[in-house]
Amino acid sequence: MTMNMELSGRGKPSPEKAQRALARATMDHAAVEIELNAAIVAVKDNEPVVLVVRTDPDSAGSTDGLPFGPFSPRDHRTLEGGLRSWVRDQTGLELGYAEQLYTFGDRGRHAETIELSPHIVSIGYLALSQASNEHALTGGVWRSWYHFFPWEDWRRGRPEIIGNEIEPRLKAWAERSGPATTLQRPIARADRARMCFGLDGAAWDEEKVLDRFELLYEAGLAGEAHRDGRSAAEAWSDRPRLGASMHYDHRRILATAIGRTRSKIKYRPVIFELMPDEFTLYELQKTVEAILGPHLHKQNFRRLVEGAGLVETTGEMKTRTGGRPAKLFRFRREVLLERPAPGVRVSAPPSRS
Amino acid sequence: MTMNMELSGRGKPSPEKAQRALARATMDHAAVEIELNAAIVAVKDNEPVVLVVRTDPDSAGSTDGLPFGPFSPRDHRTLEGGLRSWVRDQTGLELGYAEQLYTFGDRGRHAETIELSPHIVSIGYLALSQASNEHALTGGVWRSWYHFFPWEDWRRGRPEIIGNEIEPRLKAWAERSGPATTLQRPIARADRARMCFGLDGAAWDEEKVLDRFELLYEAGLAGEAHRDGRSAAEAWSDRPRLGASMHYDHRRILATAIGRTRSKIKYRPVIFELMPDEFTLYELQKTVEAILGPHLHKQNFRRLVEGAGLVETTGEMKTRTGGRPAKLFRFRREVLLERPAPGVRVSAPPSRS
DNA sequence: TCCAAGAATGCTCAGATAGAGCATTAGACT
DNA sequence: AGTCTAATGCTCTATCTGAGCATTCTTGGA
Repeated sequence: MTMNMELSGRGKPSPEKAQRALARATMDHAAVEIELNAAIVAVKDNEPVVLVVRTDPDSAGSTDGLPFGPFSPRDHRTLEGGLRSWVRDQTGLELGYAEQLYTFGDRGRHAETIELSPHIVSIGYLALSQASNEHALTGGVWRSWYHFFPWEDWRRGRPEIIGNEIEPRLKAWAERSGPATTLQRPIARADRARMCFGLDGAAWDEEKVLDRFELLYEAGLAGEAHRDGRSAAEAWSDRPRLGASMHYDHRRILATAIGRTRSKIKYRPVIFELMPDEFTLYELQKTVEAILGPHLHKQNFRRLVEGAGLVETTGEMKTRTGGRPAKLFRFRREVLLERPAPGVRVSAPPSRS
Repeated sequence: MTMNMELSGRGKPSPEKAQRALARATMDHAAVEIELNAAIVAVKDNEPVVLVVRTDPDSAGSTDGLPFGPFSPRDHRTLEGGLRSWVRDQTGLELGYAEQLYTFGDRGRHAETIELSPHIVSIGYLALSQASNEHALTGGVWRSWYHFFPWEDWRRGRPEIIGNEIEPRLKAWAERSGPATTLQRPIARADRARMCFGLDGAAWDEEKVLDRFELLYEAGLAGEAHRDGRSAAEAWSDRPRLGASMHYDHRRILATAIGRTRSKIKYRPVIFELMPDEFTLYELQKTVEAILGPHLHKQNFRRLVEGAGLVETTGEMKTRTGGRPAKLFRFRREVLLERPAPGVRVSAPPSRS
C-alpha cells in the first residue's frame, strides 16, 4: 500500500519533505483503540429517553454512561456491526435504526484521566428504538435525556435553569475574558453565549445541543470539566453542576445525538422509528414535541403531516382519547419513493425567550 | 478505567454475559490504524475542484487520491490537527475551514487489496479553500470534482451520461435481482435507482451524492468495484467505467464531501470560505451553481442573499463585467449573530429530468 | 336522560415566501 | 451614436405558514 506521489504545483516543491511525509504515512502507523458508543433513543410516555448503563449507585456522583465497547476488527466486520454486538451484549437490545454521529479524537478532553486514554478514539452512534422494545432489556435503564440536559427541555416554556443559572454564570465567564481575547476568538464569549442559549432576545435554535454543551464545558459549568481538571471549572465549584454528568465523553456524544435527532426528523421520516406501528396524529405530535419542544398547533401539524403524505389511515379508530375518537394512522412508506427529503418539516419554534 | 455496571431491567438479567462483555470491553482492545483523509474543495473559474495527489501517471489507470496520512496520537493532539499536519506536509497548504465527514470502517470494501488493510479505519474530512490559496501549493493538483462524478454536473442540464450509460445499466442490474430479493431489501433496486438518479420523472436530489456512488458501486459500475474484485463488476466489464476512480475508498469520501458541501451551504455561510474577500453577487451565484447546479434566476438570488443579510456592499464597483458595472460585496459576519442557520437557502432545483 | 368537558377534525384568513417575468440603467465595444 | 451585455429595480401570482373559529364525537357526571 505504498503510494507513489507525483509532486506538482508551482513554486519550490519539496520532494524530501513529501518523501518524509510519505514514509511516515505508510510506516508510522501508531496503534489506536477505537471505542464504539451508542446513544439509544426512545420516547416513553412522551418523554425522550436514552439507554444508560449505570455504575454502582452507592458510589459518589452520577456516573451513567452509554453502552460502549472497543471495535475489534477480528470480531466485527463493520463498525456498526461491532456497535450492535456490544449493545446486544450489554443491554439485550437488538438495534434497529442506527447511524454514525461523529468521531471524537480528543477524548482526553472529556476523559476521567487524561493519562490513561491518550490513544482512544470514540465513535458515537445514534440509534432510535421503539419504547415497546424494552421488554428485551437485560441491562441498562432508560433515562430522560433532559436529565442530562435540563436546559434543552422547552416543553413547558423556557427552562428556568437558563435564566437562574446559565445566563448569570455564562455572563460572568464572558466578563472574565478581557477584550484582548476577543480578537483571537472568531466569536466573543458573550456572543457565543447569546447565540447558543438565545439570551438577550436571540432566537433559540433547538439543534445547537452540542454547541451549548461545549460552551458550558469550556466555561467550567459542566461536571465533566471539573472532573477533567480544567482550571476554569474551579471558579464555580460552589454552585451546582448543570445537568447530570456522564462517563468519559459520553455526554458530549449524547448531545450530538440529540442535536442530530432534532435536525434529522425534519428531513427524514425517522420519527416513525420511535412510534408504534399505529398511532393517532396527536400522539405523533406529542412525540415530535418531546424531541423538539412545542412547535405547531394541532391543526397545522395535521395539515403538515397529512399533506406531506407521511401517514395513511388504517381505518381503525382509537376511542379512549379523552374526547372524540381519533383515527389511527400508520407510516406511509411510499413517501420515500415520492419525495427526496420527507420529514416533519416544522420550522423554528416561536421565540419564547 | 473499569466500569462497574449495574444490571437492571426486567426479565432475566444475565450478569455473566454482561460481565463477559465488560471484560472484553476493557481488555480486548485490538489495535486499529486510523487514516485521516482530506477532501479539500475550492472553486476555480466556476469549476468546483478538489486537491488530489497523483500517483505516477505512467502506470495504468487513473490513480488520483486524496491527501492522507495516519493519525498518530504521539504527534497529533487532535484528529483535525493530524489532518492539517498531513495536508501541510503533502501539499504545502495550510487548511482553513475543515469539518469531519464520516468514519469508514469497512474500508476493505473500497480498498485495493482487502487482505492488506483489515484494521484500517478512514476518517474523512471536508476542507474548504479559496482558490487564491493555490500559490502555496507544493504538491497535488486541483481536479474538477465532476471528473470523478460526471453525473453530478447539472450545470448544462441533465448530464448525458445518466440517460446513455447509467439508466440502462442500472435498469439491467435491477432486472437481474429477481422479485424474491425485493422482500429482503428495504427498497428494491429499481426504486433505489429511480430515487437516486431521478429516473422516470422522480426528482433529482443534488445532496444524494453518496447514495448514488454507493449504488453504482454495488451495481459494479464504478471502477473501484472492479478493482475490489466484486463479482457484479464483471458483468459490465466491456463498458466504460463511470467517472474516474480514486485510491482506496477516496472516491467514497469525496462523494460524502460533495454531498456535505451541497447541503451545508444552505444553512451555514460556508460558501464564503470559497469566495475571495470581495465579489459581485453574480460571482457568488456562479459559485453556488458550480456546487449545486443551476438554481435561481439572477434577481431572485440577489433578493435571497441580500434579504438574508448575508452580504454587505463594500462601496466599490467592479467594472469589467461585460455589462453594467456591478457592486462589490463582502460577507457580512454579523449575520452569524443574528440568525440561527444562515445560508444560501435555495430550495430544490426545478426538476429538469 | 341530558349536559358539560375534552379532543378530534374541518375551514378560513392574513402575512410571508418563492418562482418568474418585465423594465430600466450603465459601462464596453464598434 | 448605437448596440450589446449585464446589473439592478419592481411587480405579480401561487404557495406556504401561523393562527383562530366552528363543528363533531365520546366520556363522565348531574
